[in-house]
Amino acid sequence: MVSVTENTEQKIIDAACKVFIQKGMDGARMQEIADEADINKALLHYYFRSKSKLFDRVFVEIFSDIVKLLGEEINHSTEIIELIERMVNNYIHLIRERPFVPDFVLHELNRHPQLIVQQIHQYGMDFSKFQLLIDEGVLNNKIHYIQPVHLIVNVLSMCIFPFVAKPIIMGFMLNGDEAKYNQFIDERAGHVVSFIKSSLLINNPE
Amino acid sequence: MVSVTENTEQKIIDAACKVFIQKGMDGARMQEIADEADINKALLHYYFRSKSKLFDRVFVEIFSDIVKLLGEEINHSTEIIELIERMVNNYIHLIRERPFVPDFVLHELNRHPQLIVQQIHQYGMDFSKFQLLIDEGVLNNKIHYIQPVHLIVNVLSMCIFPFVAKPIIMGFMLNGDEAKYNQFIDERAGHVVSFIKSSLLINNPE
DNA sequence: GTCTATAACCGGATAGAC
DNA sequence: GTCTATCCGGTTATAGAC
Repeated sequence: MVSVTENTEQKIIDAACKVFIQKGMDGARMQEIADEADINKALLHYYFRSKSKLFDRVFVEIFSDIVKLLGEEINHSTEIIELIERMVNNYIHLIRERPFVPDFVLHELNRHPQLIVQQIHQYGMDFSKFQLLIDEGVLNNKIHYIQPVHLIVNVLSMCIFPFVAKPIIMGFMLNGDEAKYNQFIDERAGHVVSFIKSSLLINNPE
Repeated sequence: MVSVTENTEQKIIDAACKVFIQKGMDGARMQEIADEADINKALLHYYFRSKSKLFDRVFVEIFSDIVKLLGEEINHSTEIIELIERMVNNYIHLIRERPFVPDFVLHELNRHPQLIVQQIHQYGMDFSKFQLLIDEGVLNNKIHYIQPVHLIVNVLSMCIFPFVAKPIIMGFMLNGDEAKYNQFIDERAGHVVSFIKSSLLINNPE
């Protein structure tokens, strides 16, 4: 998603990513994408037949980036707490660089459920590893049992929601102070990890 | 938001709520709102000068409903765990009836930050109560200390995110099985409460 | 207040020259 | 491949009768 001297197709995709993420499918304008890519509007239709097709292409690009990351975390971890720490740190770090992506993805997925179909089959997502690591932790008397789906949702919730709800958090809880919000985000990964560990670990050391 | 025989203005607002929540500001069509309200399109402009003004009115209506609830929970609670239980149960119950509201509110707030300004001053939101109840719990040796803002965000995250991320949860973790998703939501309030208690309480009883 | 008809505009898509 | 010019459908908004 970051290149300098690139062919036209890539320039269009980069521009479209930017505009679609900021404005959403309905709010985005082909003219704005063309301007952003520094080309003519007609050229968009030459490369991608329609706005809808361009959107689909872009969405896959963006979504697969996120999903891939989650998959890697799962594969590279051998212990449930380690997996959680990796997920939390990497997700918060990733989103921080692209703060509007979560709202974009969630919003468009809700309004175009068909978008997810292809993705599911493309990235099979093996959550049995989660079950495995949880069972192992329980067996070794390290953690309380927790259903995998609830654990995953807890982790994703606490990492992603703070970005999607930035206006609410900043506006209602932090007196509209952006510096305070940034500090809150700075602390977030550490807090989430220790919050989850405190809940899961049997001999709560912290 | 629920009435039967009502005046035209209210009929329009109800219809607009429904359409805006489903389609968002950009995706909504004045024609569809008129159809939904069973009136003529021109009448929309007679009551509210423009789509934008109608949207603003509707957004305030929807958002204030949610904020009010949070405010009531805070005032009616005398103990931090009680407050959390009330918040979790009420929020999940509330959203269940209106599953598209969270995505709508978050999405529009992110794209129109000015929307929040009026709301902030309208509902001053007193979070000092949170600080108070946490301090009290810590003093009585009941809970570990936690920053109010992180606690509130944790609670809201784990309640709201499961609805916003329904397509992801269902598609990737529950084999696209809606029955499983409903069961997951059924369990959710209980799980979240016990997950938070397990993290906060000093003598972990469960 | 409520309607029909229409103006005014915008934005996606295409034609056709280069 | 890239451009300019243009078409055409859809959408907001208004005019004006009742």
